Amino acid sequence: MENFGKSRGGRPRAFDPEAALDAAMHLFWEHGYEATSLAMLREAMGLTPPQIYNAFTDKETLFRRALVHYHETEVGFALDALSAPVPTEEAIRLLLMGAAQAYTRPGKPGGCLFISGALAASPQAQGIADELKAYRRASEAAIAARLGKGREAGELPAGLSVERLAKYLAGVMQGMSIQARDGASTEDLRALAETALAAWAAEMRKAAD
Amino acid sequence: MENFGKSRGGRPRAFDPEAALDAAMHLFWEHGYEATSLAMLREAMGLTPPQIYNAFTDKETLFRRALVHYHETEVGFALDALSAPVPTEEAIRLLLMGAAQAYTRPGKPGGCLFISGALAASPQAQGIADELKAYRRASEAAIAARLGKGREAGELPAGLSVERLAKYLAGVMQGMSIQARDGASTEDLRALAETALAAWAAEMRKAAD
DNA sequence: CAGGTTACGTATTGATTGTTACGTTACCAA
DNA sequence: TTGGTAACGTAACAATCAATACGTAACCTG
Repeated sequence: MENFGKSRGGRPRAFDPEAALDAAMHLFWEHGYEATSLAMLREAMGLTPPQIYNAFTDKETLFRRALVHYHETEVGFALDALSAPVPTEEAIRLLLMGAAQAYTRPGKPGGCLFISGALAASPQAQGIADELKAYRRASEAAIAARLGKGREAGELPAGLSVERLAKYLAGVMQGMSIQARDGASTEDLRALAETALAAWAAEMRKAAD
Repeated sequence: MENFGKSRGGRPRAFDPEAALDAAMHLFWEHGYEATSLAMLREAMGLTPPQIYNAFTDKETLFRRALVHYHETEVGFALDALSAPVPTEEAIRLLLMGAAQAYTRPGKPGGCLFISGALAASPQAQGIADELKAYRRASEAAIAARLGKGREAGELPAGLSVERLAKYLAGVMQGMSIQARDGASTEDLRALAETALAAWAAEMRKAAD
């Protein structure tokens, strides 16, 4: 579409699209989709409007591209945790502790782009809000899938509702994201995660009945 | 300031400011501060721009007024729960279960205005974002205060960190707010709250050492 | 009934929003 | 060297944003 690979003739691009996208992502992460104006993007990316539009079509496409970029560069901790060859409870611990760190990285906006990007939106931007909601639901589904694997392996009680537990864990991570936005430190989030994990044993016991 | 009480001369207001404020609050709740345009407010409130500006100064003041209105009309469940003459654990249960219901009221936007209003904002609206952050922190402080009361009453272990536990509970409620936005039902949120409360006994045991 | 005061309706303001013509420049293939 | 192609820089676009003049209408006090 935008011909990011080898060009087939024509004047070469005078900037690095990957670096520009990275700058845009960080700006969207900090201010959200709608509150990030093209003037701000222009300055942060170091580009003129036609450069942005030529490379990324429009603001909405740029944002969607930024979401993919975010997923590829900032959410690795979650994929790693959920696919780690460790017991289920340990995987979940890795997930929450990874979030505690990822949501409070120095030099990066606090929290998660999938949440900060847009919780509420104008009617015109509801497509964006829906896409972010889809990302959040996918995260929850990934947790549920990992829990389901553990249950099938006999590691978790057969009577356990993985959807219910996944909703709790996803909710905790979303709360951590807001806490990070509000100034919570890495240690604060780790403590929060630790408390959240204290529910684990009790839930296992309950489901075993 | 806007002379909401008895007027001292002059043409009387042709609309009910309380009803107009209520309509504005619901719109802000749904779309957030910045994404709610004056055109939308105008239609929802049934007013002309000068009517709005004469009664509420400007958009920012209107929003701040909406926050107070929200606090007065929609957050009663939290104040009730935290001041109920019941044991601490029961008060927290009332709080979370009240949130489960309040965040999923039919005919109302999902979640909490203090979160939907603005998590991320443009540089111009950061004052609003800061005010919302202050509301969220006040909620957490109110939880911490209730926990502190329980600890002083000898109901909770003396070694318990109420700030830490309050941060967990506030985080859970914030997560519930996002889950509500993403379509979770009242029952979903009740289940989430129930799981969150499962951490209670474990935390008490830990703090008792 | 006159004077003071406040809200009304209509129409419009300047600024900012995202987006795009248009003419030029720089590369590749032939 | 020529033709094709695509990104360049400059400048401006229509639409929407929040906010306001301005003249009129409606109430209370004296």
